[in-house]
Amino acid sequence: MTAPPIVIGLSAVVFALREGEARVLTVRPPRPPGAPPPPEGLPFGPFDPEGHRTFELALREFVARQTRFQLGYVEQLYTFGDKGRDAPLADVGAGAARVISVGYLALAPAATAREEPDVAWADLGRFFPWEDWRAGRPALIEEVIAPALEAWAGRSGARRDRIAALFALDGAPWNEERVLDRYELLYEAGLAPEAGRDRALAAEAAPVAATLREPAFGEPMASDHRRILATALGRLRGKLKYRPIIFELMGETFTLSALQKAMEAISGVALHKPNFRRAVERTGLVEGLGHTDPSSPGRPAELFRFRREAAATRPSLGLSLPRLRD
Amino acid sequence: MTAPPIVIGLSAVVFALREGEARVLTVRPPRPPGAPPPPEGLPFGPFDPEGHRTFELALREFVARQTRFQLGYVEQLYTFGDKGRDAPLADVGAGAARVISVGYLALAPAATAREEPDVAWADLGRFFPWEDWRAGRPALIEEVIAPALEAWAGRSGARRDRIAALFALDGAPWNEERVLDRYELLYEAGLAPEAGRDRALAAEAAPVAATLREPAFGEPMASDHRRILATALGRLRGKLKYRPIIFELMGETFTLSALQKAMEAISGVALHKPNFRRAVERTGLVEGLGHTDPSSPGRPAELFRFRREAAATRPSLGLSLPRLRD
DNA sequence: TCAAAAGTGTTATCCTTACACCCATGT
DNA sequence: ACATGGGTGTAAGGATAACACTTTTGA
Repeated sequence: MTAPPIVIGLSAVVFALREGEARVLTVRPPRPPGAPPPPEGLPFGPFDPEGHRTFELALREFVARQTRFQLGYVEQLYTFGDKGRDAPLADVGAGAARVISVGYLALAPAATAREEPDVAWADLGRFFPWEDWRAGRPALIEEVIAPALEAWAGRSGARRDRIAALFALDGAPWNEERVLDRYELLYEAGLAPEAGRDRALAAEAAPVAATLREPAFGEPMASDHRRILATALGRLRGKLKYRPIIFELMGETFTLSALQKAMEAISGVALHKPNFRRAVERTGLVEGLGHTDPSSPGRPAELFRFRREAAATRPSLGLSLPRLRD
Repeated sequence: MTAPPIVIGLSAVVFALREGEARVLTVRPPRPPGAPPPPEGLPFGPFDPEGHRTFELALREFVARQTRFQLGYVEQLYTFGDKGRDAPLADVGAGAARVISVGYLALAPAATAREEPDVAWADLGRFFPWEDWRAGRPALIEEVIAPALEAWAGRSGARRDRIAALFALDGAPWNEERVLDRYELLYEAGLAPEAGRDRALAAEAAPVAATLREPAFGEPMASDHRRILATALGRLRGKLKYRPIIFELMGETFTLSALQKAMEAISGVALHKPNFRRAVERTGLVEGLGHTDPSSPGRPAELFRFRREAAATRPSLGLSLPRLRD
């Protein structure tokens, strides 16, 4: 038995905040002359079993090389190994190898977020426009997504129930954590651009001409990166509630409004200000510094810092999401 | 560049209940004549990139082959790739390859749990004797574990704080989910038998003679399987609280006492009966069947069934753990 | 009639939610 | 003065935890 042609790839979903918005680090591959620009992808690198002692070290190294900055918080997400799911193929000398990709979630503090050529901090809304409910239900759900999904569902009750539960139709509540399920549903229904691309690859056909690309379904990413991104966002949204992880995205000091804005940007829902304040203060995870933030109109806000000491003894404490409107 | 020698291994942590106790499926490797019996391990098999379309299908297949029964619920846990952490080496013709193991958590309904030669349902208490708090704090924590850890910590305040927080000393509350952190702490302190074994391997020395093996630190398992088991148990304990997953371990019908016993066996804490009943009934996840369970002394209990329909619409509902004595 | 286990009632307490309101600053 | 955003009070409702208690069976 010979060694099976397997290559381990590492992908990083790096989140940061810029101007109060949630951004993800993307890499744009070199554009072939005369061809349409290829879709962006996540920072991605092979794992070298000889040179690297652990996945995490390897990840930190190649992200630093590709994007010129250091990761802070890092956590393993999921290992993707499906065949035929637009899994990337790697060229390893003697033919193509199967790539198993280990996805990682990483967070970068606000200050680190600088730009490099071919590396960009992309707004999450470009890839998941239906995930931002801060200003209420996005109109594109009822106008574009729901009709398209319902056409696909036909008379299948199971499908219709799934659509309603995931996209909060017919009075179902919005669950901001189920990012992956929503993306998978769109993919399954053939509405994500990647779905058509994968089918074309599976059929060994030439890449399909860009089908009429409806912006409501979000921009595609290279190979299965949008799926990895959806996994990361869902995981982060859930984790915010039971781990003091939002602070990894903040600077050294911050106002409670800025903290709330950060929570809202990641979770995609609007929060109730007075109750959010109290919930945060009750946790004991922050400490007022006594002095205020000079800028901004209105009354100046007090600055706070994250009490890392307190978090160490009670790491199972996150921030609650006291939502506005049901 | 040649294909790096990588092999993907799949490991399954399969939990089930037998006689009300939490058990894990283990495999005993063939005993070499004259040698001491090798430690048990988890069901483990290589992933064949040619033959298998997805990890999960591969896992189901080889577990069925090794243990002769079908898995029910399956979920990916974590991918372990550290070098030097007693990572198994696989023989792939031309020398040893680096094994990356993808760990899975699986649950089997009570009825499926039958025995096969070389396959056993091992009590969790054998591997983690300090994790069972159903009858209050296990004596071995204060008698053996805490003194040994404190000797290791010396005057390091950080280490002592970590010990107290993880093992609920000095009034710290017991957090049943942090199974992995506790195991890692024991490993780091050199108290888990695996730690000595790994160091011996790293030094290319002959396997150390079995050091005085203190039962309080639990029985070792093959390679890094006890770490994978700890990951699985911690994940399951957490997930019980927000997903209706305990029902995957129950039969078709069950009494509320049996359900409570199941929750207690997995989470390792004692629950308050009247409050547990009410909490379960409030979720709407179970339905009384009107008739009772014939056996047992005392008043016969009503039988219930899991309402899978209800779980489909609200999958983010678990059962709360109304604990006895904090 | 008693032991054993099932199951119910009731209260104090805490957390969440919602609404109303006051405070400090720049223009 | 007033707009703007920061920040506090408080009361209703629901969930949780703790206690005492009744019910139904078998021996």
